[in-house]
Amino acid sequence: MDINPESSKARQTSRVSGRRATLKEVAAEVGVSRATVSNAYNRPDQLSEELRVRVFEAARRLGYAGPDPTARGLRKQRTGAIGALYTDRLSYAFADPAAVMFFEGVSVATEEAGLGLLLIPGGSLGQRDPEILMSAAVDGFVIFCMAEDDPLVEATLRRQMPAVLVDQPPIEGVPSIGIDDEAAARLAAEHLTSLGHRSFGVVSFDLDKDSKSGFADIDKQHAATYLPSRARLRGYESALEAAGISWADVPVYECAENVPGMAAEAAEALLALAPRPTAIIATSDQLAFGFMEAVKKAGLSIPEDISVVGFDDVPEAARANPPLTTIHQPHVEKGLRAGRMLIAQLREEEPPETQVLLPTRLVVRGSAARTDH
Amino acid sequence: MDINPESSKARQTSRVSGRRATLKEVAAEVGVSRATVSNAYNRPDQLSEELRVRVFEAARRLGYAGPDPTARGLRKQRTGAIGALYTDRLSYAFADPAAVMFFEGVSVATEEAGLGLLLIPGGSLGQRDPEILMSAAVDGFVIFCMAEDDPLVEATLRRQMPAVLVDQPPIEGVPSIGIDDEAAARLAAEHLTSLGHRSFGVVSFDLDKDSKSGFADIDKQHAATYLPSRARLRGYESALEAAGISWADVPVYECAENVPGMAAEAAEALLALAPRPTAIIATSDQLAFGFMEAVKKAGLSIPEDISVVGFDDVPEAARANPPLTTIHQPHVEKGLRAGRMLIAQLREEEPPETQVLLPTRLVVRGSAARTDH
DNA sequence: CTGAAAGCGCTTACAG
DNA sequence: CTGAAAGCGCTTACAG
Repeated sequence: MDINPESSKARQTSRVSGRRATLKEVAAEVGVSRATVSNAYNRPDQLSEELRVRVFEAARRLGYAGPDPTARGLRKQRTGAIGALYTDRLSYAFADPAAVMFFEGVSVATEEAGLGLLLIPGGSLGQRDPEILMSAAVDGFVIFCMAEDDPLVEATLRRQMPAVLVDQPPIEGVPSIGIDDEAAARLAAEHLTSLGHRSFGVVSFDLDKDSKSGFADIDKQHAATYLPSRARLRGYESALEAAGISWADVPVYECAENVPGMAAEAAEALLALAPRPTAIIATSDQLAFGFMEAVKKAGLSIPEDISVVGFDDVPEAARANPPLTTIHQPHVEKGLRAGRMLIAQLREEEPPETQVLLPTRLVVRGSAARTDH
Repeated sequence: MDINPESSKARQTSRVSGRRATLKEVAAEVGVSRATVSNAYNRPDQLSEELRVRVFEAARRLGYAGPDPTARGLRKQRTGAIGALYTDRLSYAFADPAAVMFFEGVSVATEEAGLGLLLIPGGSLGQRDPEILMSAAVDGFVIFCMAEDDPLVEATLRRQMPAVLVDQPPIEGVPSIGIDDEAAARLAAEHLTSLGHRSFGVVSFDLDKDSKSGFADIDKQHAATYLPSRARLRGYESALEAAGISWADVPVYECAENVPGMAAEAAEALLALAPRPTAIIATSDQLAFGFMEAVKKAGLSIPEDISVVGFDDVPEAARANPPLTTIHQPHVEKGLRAGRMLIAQLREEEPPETQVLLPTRLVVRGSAARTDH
C-alpha cells in the first residue's frame, strides 16, 4: 500500500518545515473567507456543493486535513474526549484483567458517544506529578480505583468538570458506582466456613498507595486507603468472627502489586505457618492464581490440601486448574455504566443514577472443598 | 473523605452555571496582568514567591484549577497526548490479551514522557466515521493493526503528524515496527510437520475488515488486507508445501472475531472433516484456546488425538491445559518501542529506527505431539 | 519583577 | 449563499 504521492510529499514537507496548513490559508487559496471554509467542513448546507468541492480540493492541494481539533475544542468548549484516571502506573491498568474489563466497558460507552478515551496515569510511585492531569484536554473524568487520600482525586475534582467515581468512597456531588465489597467478601469467607474450615490465611492486594509486601496487622488493615482492600478485609473479618474465629489470629499478607507473581511470596509466608491454614481467601483472582501456582510447586494439592477462594471472576478463573471458586462482579458493565453516567452529565442531562451498587455473587467451582482437618 | 467545602461549593456552582473561572478573572482578582498569572503557573522564577502565593489563593477562591489545557495546547502547539488508532471496536483492544500487552507497552512509553494516551476507535463496523479521528487532539499517532486498505490510515497520515505503523505494511516516510509474521508462522507449521503430521487444519482470525466466519479459499487468503493474517497463512503455506503437503487441500477456517468463543465454530467444522486433521494451527492463542475447549467438549484429547499450535504466547498459554505450544512475540516491547519511536519524532530527534522487526521464537509446550496416524 | 500586545486556529451569530 | 467581527483561554517575546 502507498498513499498518493501528493500527500506523501506534503507529509515530508511538513516534517521538515514543521507546520501544517491552516484554514486561513485554504480560504486564501480558494478566495473565500474563513467562515466559508469552516462551513464547508461543519455545515455543508451553508454553501453550494460546487464551492464545497473547490474548498476540499484546495485543502487537499495544501495538505490541509481539516480543522485543528485543539482550536476547535477551544472555540466550542468541548474536547470530544473523556479522561480515565487510574492508580499508579497506567501500564498496570493493562496488566490487571479486571481493570482491562472495566476499561473495555468504558470504551464501549465512549464509542457509543463518539468520544475518545484519554488514559491518564495516576502518577508513578516516583513522580506523582499532577501536571499531566491538569493539562489533560478532556470534558470529564472517570476516576477509577484511586486511594481515597490521593491528592490527585481532589485535584481532578477541582477542575470542576463532570466526573464519576468508581470503587471509591462517595464524595458529595459526584455520582459513583461500585459494588458492596464488604458483603461480597463476606460471601467468600462464609463459603469457606460452611465447608468446615477454621484455619485461614488471607492474601490481599495493596492497602495503601506506597505499601510494601508483608503481613499487615489489624490497624494497618483498618487504615487502608483503597476502599476495595479495606472493605473486603472487613467482610472477611465479619464472616469469620460470626463463625467464632478470631480475626486477630488470621494472618493477612499484603502484596504490593496485584500480579500473580507477587502471591508466590505470600504463599511462602503462609504455607510456612504452623498450623498451616486449610483455607486461603484472596482479594483478587490474580493473587489467587499466583497462590495456586505456588501451592502446586510446593507439592500440595488444591483443594485437597488447601482451599482457595478468589475475588473478581475474571474469565481465566473458569479455565484455571482447578477452576477457581470466586466472587463474580460485572466488570465490563461497571465500566459501561460509569462511562454512560459521565456522558449523561456531559449532555447536561441529569445523571441517570447517582450512587450505583452493582450485584455480586459467589461462583462455586473447584478450588475450595470441605476440610477434613 | 470529603474535599474542602470551598471547592465543593465551587464545583456545584459551576455545575449549575456551566462555566469555570479563567486566568483573566484570576488576574483581575489579584490586580495583575494575565501574563503574571500565567507565569505563576508556568515560570515560578518570573515572579516573587509572595505574589505567586497570592495568585494561587485567588485562584482557589475563584475555583480556578489552572490554565485550560485546550487553550494552552493551542498556544503551545502541543496537546500532551498521543493517539492510538486501533481496528474496529475499541473495546476489542481490551478483549484481546495480545493487544492489551501492546497497549501496556505503549503506555509505559507515554508515561516515561509524561504524555497521555488517547484511544481512538477505528470505527465500529456500522459507523466508520473519520470524524472522531480528525477531531482527536493529539501530537502523533500509533497506528495499530488496521486493515491496509482502511481509509482511516490514509486519513490519519493526512493529518501530517508524526506516526508509527505497527504490524502493517510499510508506508514511505513512516517508521514501522512489527515481526516477521511469515517466518514465525513457518516455524509453527514446521514444528508440526517435524512431528510427522500430514493432515492439517488452520484456524485464522479475520482476513478483511468485514469478513464473516467460514472456510476461506486461497484467493481470499492471498487477498487478505490484514497483514498478520495474510503473512501467517503464507508462512504456513510455504512450510507445508516444503514438506510436500498440498496447501490447496488444507482447510482454512476464518473466524470473524479473535475471541475463543468463535473458535468453537471452527472446531465443529474442522473436526467433522474426513479424514479428521491431526494437527491444527491457529493464528492466535485466543483461537487456539477456544479450539482446545471445543475439542475437549467433543471428548477428544490434546495432544493425543489432535495437536494444536497457537500464535502470540500470551501469558495464559503457559497456564493452559495442556500448556500451549505457540509462537512467542514480544508484545509489550513492541508497544514500548512503538511508543518511543513516536515520541522521538515528537521531540524532533531522528526516529531511533525506521523499520523494526522484533524477534519471535517457537515455544514448545504440551499441546502438540508426534502423530501415530 | 511586571504588563501591553500579538497571536495560536478555529466557530458562530449576525448582517448583507 | 457569503463575509467581517468577535472571541474561545492561554503563552511568549519584548519593553520597561
